[in-house]
Amino acid sequence: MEKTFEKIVSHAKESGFIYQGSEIYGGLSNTWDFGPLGVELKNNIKNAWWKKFIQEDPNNVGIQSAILMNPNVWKASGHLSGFSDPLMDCKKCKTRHRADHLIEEYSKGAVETESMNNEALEKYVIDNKIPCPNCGAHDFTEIRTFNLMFKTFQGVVEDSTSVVYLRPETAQGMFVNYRNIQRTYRKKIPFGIGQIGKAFRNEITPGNFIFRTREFEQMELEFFCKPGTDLEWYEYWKKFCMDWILSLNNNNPENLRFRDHTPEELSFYSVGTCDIEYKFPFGWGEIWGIADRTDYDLKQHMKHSKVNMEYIDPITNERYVPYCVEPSVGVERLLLMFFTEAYDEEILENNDTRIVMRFSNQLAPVKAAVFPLRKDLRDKALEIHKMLSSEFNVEYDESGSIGKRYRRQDAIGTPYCITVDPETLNDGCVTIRDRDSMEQKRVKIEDLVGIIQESLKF
RNA sequence: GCGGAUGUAGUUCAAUGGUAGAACUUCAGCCUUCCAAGCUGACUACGUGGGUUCGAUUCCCAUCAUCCGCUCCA
Repeated sequence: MEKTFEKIVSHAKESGFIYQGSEIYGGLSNTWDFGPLGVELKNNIKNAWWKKFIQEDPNNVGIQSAILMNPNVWKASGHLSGFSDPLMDCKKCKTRHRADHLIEEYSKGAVETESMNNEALEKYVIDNKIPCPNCGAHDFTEIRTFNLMFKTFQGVVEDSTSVVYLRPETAQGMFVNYRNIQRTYRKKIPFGIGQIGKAFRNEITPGNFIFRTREFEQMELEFFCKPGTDLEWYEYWKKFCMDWILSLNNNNPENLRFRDHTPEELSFYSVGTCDIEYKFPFGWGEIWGIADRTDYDLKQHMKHSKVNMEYIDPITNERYVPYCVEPSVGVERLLLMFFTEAYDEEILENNDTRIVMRFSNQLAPVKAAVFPLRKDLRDKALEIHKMLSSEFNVEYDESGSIGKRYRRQDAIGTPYCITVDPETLNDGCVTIRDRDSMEQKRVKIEDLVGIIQESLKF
């Protein structure tokens, strides 16, 4: 079976996982809506993360910070100054270049571009007839700046004093609350703060379905530790994240790898960054970034807010600004990975193909489906459905042949199908069929909840 | 943002400058009842906006969206 990206995307679109955003108006570029199954899957992923990284970890606590933050946060973090690129297009060969990079390369670093505004950059490029590195022409468009942050206005008057930005990452919410949590929640180093939430980036090139979108959801943990212990924790979280993925990925390590950032791509403040990558049909893609961010973020906020972020060790009375290790993952990417990984096609004996989504039971959007073998068994089946639905997300289906109903559930990854037959009325037993083994067992109705519950344990 | 390709039911694919067809899916009915059976019927489409034309889904322009490549990704 060839697992193409095209097949995976159309299956997601056709079976109620993901729809194109604003579809009836012709869509809006690169926006996607999650349908009934998509939102279940997404919630299952988020809940699994929260349970593992927050609930079960004695060091970590959760927060939910506002998407809109004081713009000074973004000055301190470097997003405002460092993230509007002055871009010029070569009119001749249509390639795009950063004006500051052009000048730095041309002058071999002799010209300091940081203090130059766009006009100055543009003037320098024109005056010096800097050639296009690609085709050698010097015929550039004027500079256009691309700010990666979404800008909006707080209040009804559109003046510059009320400009606010949609956060481009959730991390800053943790940094600005570091002191609050440390103080009010009596946390001792090492400890972590995690949150799940939306972030927004004006990516120049979004694409690959939900892999890169301008609006996305992050699950980030900022783990604060004593300087010097950071590399240990860095390794710890790398392994922790990978193990977590494997536990939900049917423990299949194939298609997963660590990739350390090279010194060139490493952020200037980071002493180590590693991506967990997944081999999508379109190539290896970053799923999870684990970074040792040193004390950069807290120090920046200390500098800009004038609030002291130092930690005083209660035993040794040492004072230090903690180092921070950050495992940061995008929910949509994870979802796409689990979806891709789960996709399977099976040729049956009669040469029919069935699409089977082999989600782990924890992630499966629907845990079980209840079928009456005949329509006159509807009442009993609905009764069982009602009983199960107070515990799990379950479906009821009475349309079409029984085989067809099995296949429908296979296609959305439901682990269990439960069939009510005439005997059920006499013996109180139903047939439960397993998605993967396709084995059928006869069990008592009152055991159903326990069977499903058991299968959801890690 | 640039270059290229594409745009017809939910999906896959037809046809046409003059009332848009099919298969699968979905839904209803009959029959059947533990792995996509059969029969009957129903719903559903020319991405959007202009222009040319007596008449445009078809030709032209713009726009939107998707895919591929480039540029970018703290």
